[in-house]
Amino acid sequence: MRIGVVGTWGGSALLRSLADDGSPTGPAEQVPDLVAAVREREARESPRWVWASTSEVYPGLLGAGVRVARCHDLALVEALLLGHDGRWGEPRSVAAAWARLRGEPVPADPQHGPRDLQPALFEPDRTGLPGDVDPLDAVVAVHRRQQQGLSGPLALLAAAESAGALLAAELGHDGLPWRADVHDELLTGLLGPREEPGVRPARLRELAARIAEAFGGRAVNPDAPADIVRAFAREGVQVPSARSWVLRKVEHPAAPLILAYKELSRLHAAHGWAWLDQWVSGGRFRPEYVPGGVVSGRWATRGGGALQIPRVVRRAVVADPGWALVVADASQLEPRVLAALAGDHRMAAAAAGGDLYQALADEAFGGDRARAKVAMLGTIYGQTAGEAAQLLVQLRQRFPAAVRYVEAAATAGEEGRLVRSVLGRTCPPPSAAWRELLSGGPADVDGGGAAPDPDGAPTGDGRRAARDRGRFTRNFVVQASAADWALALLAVLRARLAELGSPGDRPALVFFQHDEVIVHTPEPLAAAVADAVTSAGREATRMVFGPTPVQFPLGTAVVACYADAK
DNA sequence: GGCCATAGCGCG
DNA sequence: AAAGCGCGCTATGGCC
Repeated sequence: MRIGVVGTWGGSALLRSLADDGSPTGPAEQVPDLVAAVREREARESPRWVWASTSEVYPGLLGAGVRVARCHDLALVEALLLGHDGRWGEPRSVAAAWARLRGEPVPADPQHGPRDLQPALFEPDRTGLPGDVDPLDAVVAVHRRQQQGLSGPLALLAAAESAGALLAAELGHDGLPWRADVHDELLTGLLGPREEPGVRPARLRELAARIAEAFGGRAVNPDAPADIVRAFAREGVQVPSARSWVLRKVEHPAAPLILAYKELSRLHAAHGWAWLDQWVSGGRFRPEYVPGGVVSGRWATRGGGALQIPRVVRRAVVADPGWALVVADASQLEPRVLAALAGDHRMAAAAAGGDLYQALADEAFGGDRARAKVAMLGTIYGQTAGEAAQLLVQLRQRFPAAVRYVEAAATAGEEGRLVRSVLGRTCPPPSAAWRELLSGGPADVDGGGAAPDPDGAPTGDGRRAARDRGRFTRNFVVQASAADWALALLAVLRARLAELGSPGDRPALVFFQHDEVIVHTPEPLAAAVADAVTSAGREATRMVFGPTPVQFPLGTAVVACYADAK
């Protein structure tokens, strides 16, 4: 059972019941209160809600205390279908999809600026549909068309992507438990007391002074990399840059001071008091997640940097009294994904146990786990230089199917072809500039690259561009399939958690970062949540990869504080 | 004062 | 031994 829905004027809405194939099973129905209607129909029949965009509709429902179990996000699914069709990047809104359906000019998607926080009253009509088109008719027509293109894995991906959109809105709404007082204490301990904006805290001032002293008393701005390089040059120390790994090898009294400064300065700038003020309120960190924001299907965030929370700061992520955090992460997800994707029996056997790298090492690297890991990651990332190149030979000997799988993806990329994840998320096609470069066209000449050699193989810049894209597509098949798996895990886990506890006292997902989730749960339910995570992982594996010997173990920890999870 | 590229580093 | 994937965010510094 599905219900198409559009909001209309002043909180009212139009609804229409739909069959799974998208055909209407009744007339359009006008309701005075969208929120009340969704609440009532959700409780009564828990339909799959078909709407233009979860990120536009769902936050309002959440704000009114209404949650739904399932939806079909037309914009996200349109993007999946366009990508699958080799039309990556074309406008994805319902208005655009409707225009394509009718052969009419396709409106560009509304630009989502980073600070797009206008009051709703003053927003222009977001739908972008011609004035004489009933928006519900457009929703119904676009959905029906999408259902025709969705079968098998792609249908699963569409459902998972939509579930992810629901969850993303819920995560943004609920927020991650965050103790501002703990964060503040941590900052004060490391940096000194908070200062006025624009004033360095005491510890940074002190380090800056000692750096200047180490350089013979000349003022050096440790926040300016060029300044650091010049200062070392004056001392007769040539450094190619001020990167930390470079400075770590420099034997000069200023080097360790600069490293200490950089670390603290970064904490202060990126996750200091200003961040705390802006992003944490009411004991929660509320970032804005962007499902499908990365080409591989990983999520991105808009503001708040939720996917880059430094380890030290995780001390501030603390469960409410009487509650616990269940922190779960998939270990060695990407190599396991490759083993399953490639159907490499020997690698799959290695991935059937707990420590994949150790098993690979025992199989092909004389038990040397570190070398096995370098070889594996080098293969997934397309590393050609250094130690990894040697190790690849051994890996290929023992696991030919797995190596062949990523090399085929690399070749496809170099030749300008498309590659897909296990569920069918498709990489973008190469740009026009890339094609020019590869065909030795004007871009090649302008770029100073060499022309193709007589037998047509690109050289110079073209060769480099081809290899760059090969590394991208090589990694894409693995990273995007890992994202498929993670999305399936989220969808299953979200549904299982909704069956635990009681409303208002229910475990809830509060964080998701590529291959890691956090559930905030009443303490007595922690064990049940950990079980739910484990079984959701197994279910995700079955849904995405079917029968496979590959295991995707989830390490789970029940903790009061995120920092204690590892 | 805003815009942009670059450098650098946080996360997976 | 500093390359080999995907991101977001901040500070600097040149430019208009």
